[in-house]
Amino acid sequence: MTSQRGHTRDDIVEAARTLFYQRGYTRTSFSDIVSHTGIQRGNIYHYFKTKDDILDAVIHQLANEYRAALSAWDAELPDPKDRLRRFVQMVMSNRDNLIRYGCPVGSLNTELGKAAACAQRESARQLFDLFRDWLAEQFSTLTDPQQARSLALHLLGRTEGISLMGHVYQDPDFIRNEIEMLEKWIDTL
Amino acid sequence: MTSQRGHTRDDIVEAARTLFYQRGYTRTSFSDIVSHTGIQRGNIYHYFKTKDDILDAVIHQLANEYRAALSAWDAELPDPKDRLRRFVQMVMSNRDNLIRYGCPVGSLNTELGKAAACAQRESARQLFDLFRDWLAEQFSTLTDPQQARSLALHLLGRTEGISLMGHVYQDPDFIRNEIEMLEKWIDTL
DNA sequence: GACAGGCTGGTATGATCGTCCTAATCTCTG
DNA sequence: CAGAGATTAGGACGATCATACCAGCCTGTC
Repeated sequence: MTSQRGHTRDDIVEAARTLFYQRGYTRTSFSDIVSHTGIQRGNIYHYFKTKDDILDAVIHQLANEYRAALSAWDAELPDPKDRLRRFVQMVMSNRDNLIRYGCPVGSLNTELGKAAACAQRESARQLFDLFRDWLAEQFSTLTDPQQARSLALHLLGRTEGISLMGHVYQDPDFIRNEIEMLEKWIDTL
Repeated sequence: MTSQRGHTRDDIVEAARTLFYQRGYTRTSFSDIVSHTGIQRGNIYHYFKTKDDILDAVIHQLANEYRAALSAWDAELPDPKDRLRRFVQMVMSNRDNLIRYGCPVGSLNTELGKAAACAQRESARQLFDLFRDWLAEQFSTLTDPQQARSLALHLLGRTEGISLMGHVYQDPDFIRNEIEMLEKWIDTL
């Protein structure tokens, strides 16, 4: 029943990631993680001293995945425009989850933005940095490099707005529409 | 020290509204409301049976304020374009709060979107409905009425994305920039 | 001026929170 | 196979949560 050796820690992070995404960090309790993994409290506590530590691990896992995805796109697509298209296409293919739970990065930052503590906020923001910097790189080869950062933030804001409204109104057509607009915009660059 | 008669209920709602906005609904406890109003627990409980009831009252107060603002704009500005400009200008004038705490409606919907319960989610969404319908009305006189709703959602998404990114990066210049873009877009309608 | 009903204050309650401790078990090394 | 160190299980802890109850206090009415 229980996991094989060496997998426990990953199982905790994996379950926590899902729960934090679907219920939010604050609303997720230790007991939730226990009941969703079958791993006992004390065992979880052996791997993570605090709940915040679990959040850190989740954020790092997200960062690693996103970094890997961006590198894969870099290797796969030489044209910066294609890379931008791939980025907005990610929203489309993630549509179902976005509608149900919103954007993982956006909602996490929104929640942590309400907390007093600083450490977690900053690492959550770094998830955005990942995309912002990568997008800025693509834009810098397409237009005035001085504007690349602004354009990256613009596109990030657009996709976050799309995710939020798509989530609130549970509207896949809206997402499709908006993504098409973004694709047309990318074509004109 | 304590409030004059008849004001107690309003004081509770006012404090809860601020706390829910700044800390989030889940992170705000009864004790927080007690210590920020000087009103005792039992007294609060006399006016509201549950914490959810307080949230309802807060949402209703927000809705009333927004409704009043939109009516005022209707009375003040005959030109639909001016009304749209006023809408995006609201983001600009609210800049400081948006940077600190994000959009009240957006962050509330994000938080409640993670909750299982349905009643609160829907009333929070109705705050968006208020703006969406009002915006759609303006757009319907400017362009194809069939597209009015889509345009309204588009503009809402834009402003929400701006609020989110402005909040995450605490960047007033980004907000100014993006709002200018929206104003130019409105000019072209 | 007394009675009633809403208003206010303080405290009690059971549940749940994150955290911690320890004993049992597993696994690898010598 | 013996012993050590990592892993697991399970329960206990105090704090805090939302909720509930109750005893006084106003305030307006007859």
